[in-house]
Amino acid sequence: MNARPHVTLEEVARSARVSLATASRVLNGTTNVRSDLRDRVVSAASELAYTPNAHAQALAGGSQPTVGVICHDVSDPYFAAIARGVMRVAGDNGLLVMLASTFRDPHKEIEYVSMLRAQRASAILLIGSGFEDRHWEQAMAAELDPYRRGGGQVAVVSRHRSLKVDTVQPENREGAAALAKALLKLGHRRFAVLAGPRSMTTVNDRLSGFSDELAAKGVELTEDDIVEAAFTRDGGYAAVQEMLTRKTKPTCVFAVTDVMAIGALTALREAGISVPGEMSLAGFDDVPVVRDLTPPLTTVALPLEELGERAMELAIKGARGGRSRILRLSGEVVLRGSTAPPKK
Amino acid sequence: MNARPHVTLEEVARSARVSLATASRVLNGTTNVRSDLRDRVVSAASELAYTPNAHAQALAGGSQPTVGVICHDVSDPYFAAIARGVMRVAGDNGLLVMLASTFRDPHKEIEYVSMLRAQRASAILLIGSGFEDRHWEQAMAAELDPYRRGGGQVAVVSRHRSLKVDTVQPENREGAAALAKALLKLGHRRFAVLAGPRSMTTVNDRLSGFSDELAAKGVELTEDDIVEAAFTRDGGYAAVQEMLTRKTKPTCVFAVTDVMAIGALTALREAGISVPGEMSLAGFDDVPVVRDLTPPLTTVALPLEELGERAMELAIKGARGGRSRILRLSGEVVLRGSTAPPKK
DNA sequence: AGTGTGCCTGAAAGCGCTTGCAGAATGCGC
DNA sequence: GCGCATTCTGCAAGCGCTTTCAGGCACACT
Repeated sequence: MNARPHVTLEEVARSARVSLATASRVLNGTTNVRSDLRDRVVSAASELAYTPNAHAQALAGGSQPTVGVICHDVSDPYFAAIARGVMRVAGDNGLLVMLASTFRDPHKEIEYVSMLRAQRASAILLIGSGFEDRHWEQAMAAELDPYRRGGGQVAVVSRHRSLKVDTVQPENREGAAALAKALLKLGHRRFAVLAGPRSMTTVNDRLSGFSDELAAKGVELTEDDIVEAAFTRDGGYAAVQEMLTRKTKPTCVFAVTDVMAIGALTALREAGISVPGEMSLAGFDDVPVVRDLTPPLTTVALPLEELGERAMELAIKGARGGRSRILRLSGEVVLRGSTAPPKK
Repeated sequence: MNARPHVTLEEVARSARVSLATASRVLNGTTNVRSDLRDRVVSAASELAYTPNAHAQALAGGSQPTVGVICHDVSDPYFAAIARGVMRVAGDNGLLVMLASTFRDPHKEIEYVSMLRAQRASAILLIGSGFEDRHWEQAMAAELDPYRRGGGQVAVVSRHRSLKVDTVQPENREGAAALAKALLKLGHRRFAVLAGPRSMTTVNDRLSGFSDELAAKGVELTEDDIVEAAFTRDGGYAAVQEMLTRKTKPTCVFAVTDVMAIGALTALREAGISVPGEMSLAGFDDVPVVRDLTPPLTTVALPLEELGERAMELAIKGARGGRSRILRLSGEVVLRGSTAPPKK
């Protein structure tokens, strides 16, 4: 049981009394091999518990069955749901997924791309809002461009601006607008928005989609009505507290993310404000758990797993003509118990 | 921009007019190199956007900076939380994580280990209950043994029986017992348990810890009080529906998993049974979201992220003496709003 | 001046595998 | 029974990198 090096193809070949080449061919099923030789090789391999060295295979020309996925935080239900879709498609195609969590550190994101590049991953998926930072964009492009030039596939979910690569894009703006419309229809006229950092494209799109629709109906959303906070459950929680200190008195709160809405709901409950009695609350994404909240959350349902699946598929299929493809997936407003007409 | 092969070290060396060896040494900082040569190499590398081929490096003897993690489903908040801990430690140590989701398919689990073995991952982490199946155990051992013999590290979270490897084990039995004690103290005497498949060690431990403690206090738990269902949110939901058709009339329900408890809570609400007014409900794990439910869920809090961190640390540090190490982490009962004394 | 002593640098040997190419073995037709 | 078309099989050339080993050079010492 002492640590000894791995079993190599050569040992298998020797033990089966055939050449390296033949052993390789048997194990890869490339060419026909006389059946008795084939049997000898197969049984030798299983006896020695042989596993090919994927590195050697990759080096020798075989293509690499791994793809890289970079997201902000696996434990965020939004990414978790997308990752689930990614995993399924990857699994179905016999691909191994290298998943990296950046914990929202732009620097790390680039570093991971570099590592994935070194691994010669056949594709890289970037999931979640990018950073709107000139410097960062350049550094990212400096990694991605050579990667793609070398034949690597890149696909992104939910970040449009920076990179011209295959993209799966949820219709944030339209979804938010539809939500605004539904909320107006319920009778609300005074809103507050719990937003994440404005520099994130996702936040921006949802926010402007929402406020533009409001404006179109003659309802103004001022800076005072917008509370900026971290893009997390705790951010939503804090945002409500902040909102309550302001003079604005909304009848309806829109959290740009379900995860933030979850924190918001708890903060409201703790503040003794009943939902939807005294205040309506809506989110965005339709993360699985929000239907189990009390009250269940009104939100814009995004096909999260599908986002992941489609992105993976884009990456696997590879780009044809050169133009990058953009796949837009629309969300759907789902009215649940957390919204109701405002109190008179 | 046509697809051309990757830039190699040789090109860098040529462009810097030094030998391959020197270029390699500069880029790895192994030996001192005259500073003018070093500069030439560095700038050549960056100009060509050179990235070392990790496969070649691995083949040539450098060790591989990747670890493999296998879990049932990334989108389950339980795994997501653990994965978060894993990711953090991995990131801090410059490791790339290959994450695989088996979707609870035993066959796939073994297949993934095999792929990870081929990748020469320096460590493999198995997260979540194993399968109690003689056949499966053998097949798994057949993969793992050669892997470890070849110097691979293996660590598991939360599965004791099958494999004698480094283990991080939450104290399921003790936690469940402590929960039982707390629930008894509230005055409950008639319980129901929503369990997952009995073949999972986790289910077994929690169930028996709970019922043994009950028995010790003279409260019997019969088979009729135990509802078996899938280990998911929907399983919990279905289990409550099933429970309500039975003649037993518990005052308190214990779901062996928070995720199941979430489904259970919704099912109870839809059945018009108030929690904790008419029925108390408790879970296990303390997944982040349960504190945001209404009412917040009473549960046994496990240090989920820490489970992941510790497992990763075990794997990184590697086994010394040969004996496998077992790290036990205890849970703590957290009483929240979902439990109350039973109605008289 | 002769010889050590260090420090760099480059040539070359692999790491384990795939695959083009040529040679061996087999089968067929005449 | 001979020649040739067909298969198989084995040799050997890499894939891109690390690392050992020896050679080169400058400098200091006797």
